[in-house]
Order: sequence, then structure tokens, then C-alpha cells
Amino acid sequence: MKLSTKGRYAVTAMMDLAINDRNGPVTLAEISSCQGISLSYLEQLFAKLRKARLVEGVRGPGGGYRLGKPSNSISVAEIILAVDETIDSTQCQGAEDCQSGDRCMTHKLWEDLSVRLYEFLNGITLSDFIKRPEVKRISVQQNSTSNRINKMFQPVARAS
Amino acid sequence: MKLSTKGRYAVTAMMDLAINDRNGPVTLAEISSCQGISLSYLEQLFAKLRKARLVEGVRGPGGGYRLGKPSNSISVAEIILAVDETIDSTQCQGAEDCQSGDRCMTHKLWEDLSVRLYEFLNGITLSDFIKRPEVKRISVQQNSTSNRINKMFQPVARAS
DNA sequence: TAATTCCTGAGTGATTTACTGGGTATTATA
DNA sequence: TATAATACCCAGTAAATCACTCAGGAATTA
Repeated sequence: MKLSTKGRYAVTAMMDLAINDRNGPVTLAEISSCQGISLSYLEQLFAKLRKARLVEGVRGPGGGYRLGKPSNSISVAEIILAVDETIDSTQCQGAEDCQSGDRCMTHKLWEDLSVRLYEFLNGITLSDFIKRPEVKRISVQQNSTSNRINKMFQPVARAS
Repeated sequence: MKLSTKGRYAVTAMMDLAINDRNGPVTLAEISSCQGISLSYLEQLFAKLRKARLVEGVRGPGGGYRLGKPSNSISVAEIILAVDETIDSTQCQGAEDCQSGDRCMTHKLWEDLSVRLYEFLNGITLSDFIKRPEVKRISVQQNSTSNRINKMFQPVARAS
């Protein structure tokens, strides 16, 4: 679980797709000017997102990118993993006795933390972002995961 | 909120200090051979940790590093922020109308996610790691934050 | 005084980031 | 059918970061 600007670019771009899902495909050129990232760099990122089946491209005029799955089944963790290839957990990959036997169990502790972090980010989906405050009241009786992050909902308005 | 191997090094090193807190200061040489990181690199990391008052150095023979605060008041988020200097949130830093007005609100959404992530990591302290399973039963009536990560507790035994 | 440790800084190869610029493949539409 | 808009692909590159070596100092203890 690594987290850098690259991951942020991917997540925000995916948010963009999720928000404009029903307006047809979103072009990379739009996202590029929107987010201030170069088009070629976006292409690299979307190549990875495509391999992970998180998006699908539509060629030709009027084309662009669409989500590969419904937005409520795409988690932030998935996006980051697709783009920011994971950290090599340590030299002593799971080996019980790294270097000096019972010492150095911090590696195991880190791994547990890492899993915790993953589970947290995996509990946040794209659809949690595209809901509007009016929807919030209705979604209260949903599962606890989406309730936990209800506070970050924002109204959405995109110029065409 | 950035997260790389650098942050992992810092967190595991701090875990090491927390575990061996009552055995006197821990030397960087120990951590170095333990974690397989070069001593000079550790020195660079600890310079930052020291500036953030998270550790304090003890010079001379028998010296080393100690925690700068009680382990229950040092969060994982603090450590990471001290070492992995934060991501520049975006060009349009908080400016209401980035580039094309009402568009591009994904930045705001990302920031909300970022805050969420920070709060999560800030709720996990070093002391949550150094507890042993026997302590687990007792700590049940503690605050909810530490209960949430009870499952990652492990017995600790360090060779002297 | 000597050994041990923290502390500081300069320099370096490797990797990652983010970009430029060249193309090809597909498709809507004029 | 021709053209333009788009995804897709690949090679190269400047800058930043990562992780390290080396080379010393400064403080403390034995």
C-alpha cells in the first residue's frame, strides 16, 4: 500500500468519471485540462486502470472513458493498487526469523497496519462521493461502511 | 498525506523504540542491522523525527534514541508526516474556482478523503502495538480507537 | 584520554515522476 | 468516402526522490 501523487491523480480522475457517468464517456483531454496533468501521463495511468478493468475506453469521436464497473463496487484502494504498484513489504517477506530470530517483529506489526489501512480504503467507494446531500438522508439506513463517510458528500455540478 | 517506504522505515523504527522503551535508549546501529537499513539513512530519518520532537537522542556510550513523548500520544500519522513531507494538495490550493469554475470539484473530494485518511492513521498510536495479548482482555473497556485495532496485537520478545 | 554514540553535510547511483513527441487503430459524422 | 476526434502505444528525458557511502564533528561516559 503506497500512496503518492500518482495515486491521487488516478483517484480524482476516477471521481471525474463517476460524476459524469450518465453524460457519456469522458475524454482524457477534458481531465487533462481539468486536473492540470499532461495528456500522455494520463494515458499511462489509464492504461493501468484499463488493465485492472476499472475503466473501459470508447474510441472514435464522442469517445472517451467509462467506468468498468458500477461506481459502488470500485473502491479507492482498488484504484491506488492499480496505479501505485505496492510497496515491497520487506526483505524478510513473511519469513518467521528475519536476521536475528525473535527480534525485528516490527515487520509483522507493519504488515498488520498495512492490512488495516487497505481495509479502510477498500471500504470507501466512488459512489460514496457522487451522492448529493439530499441523498444523504435516504442513505442513512444503508450499510455502515458508507455511513461512516457520509460527511464528505458534496453537491456536484459540472459544466458541460 | 503521502505514504512510501520511507514512512514505513520511520514507523517500524518508532515501533522498535516503543517496544524497548524501558530497556534504555536504542541505538541506530541496532535498528540498522535489525531492519536492514543503512545507518546514515536512518540518521537522516531520525533528524526529522527529532525536529518533530517525536524522539530525543542520548549521546555517548550507552546512548541511543528514546521516544520524545509517551507512546500512547504518538500516532502513526504524526510519524509519517514528520518524515514523508506531505503531498502538495493541488495547483488550485483551496481556491474556489480552479481553472473552469464549478468544474473540477474532484480536488475538494480528494481533500476530504485525505482528511479521512489522516484521521484514521491519527487514531492509531504506537502504544496500540506494544500491548500483549494478555493485556488485550483488560484493555477492552478502553476507548474505541484502540479497541478497533485490537486484533493486531502480538506478543513481544526482543533479544538483548 | 579513549571509546561510543549522536549529529551534520556533501556527494552519488538508482528509481520514480511527469512530461514531450512520435506514431497507429478505431469510429462518428459531414 | 474523407476527415477529424478520440483511444491506444512506445521511446526518450529532465527532474525529483530514495537510499546509500563517506567524512567528519560534538557530546558523553568509562
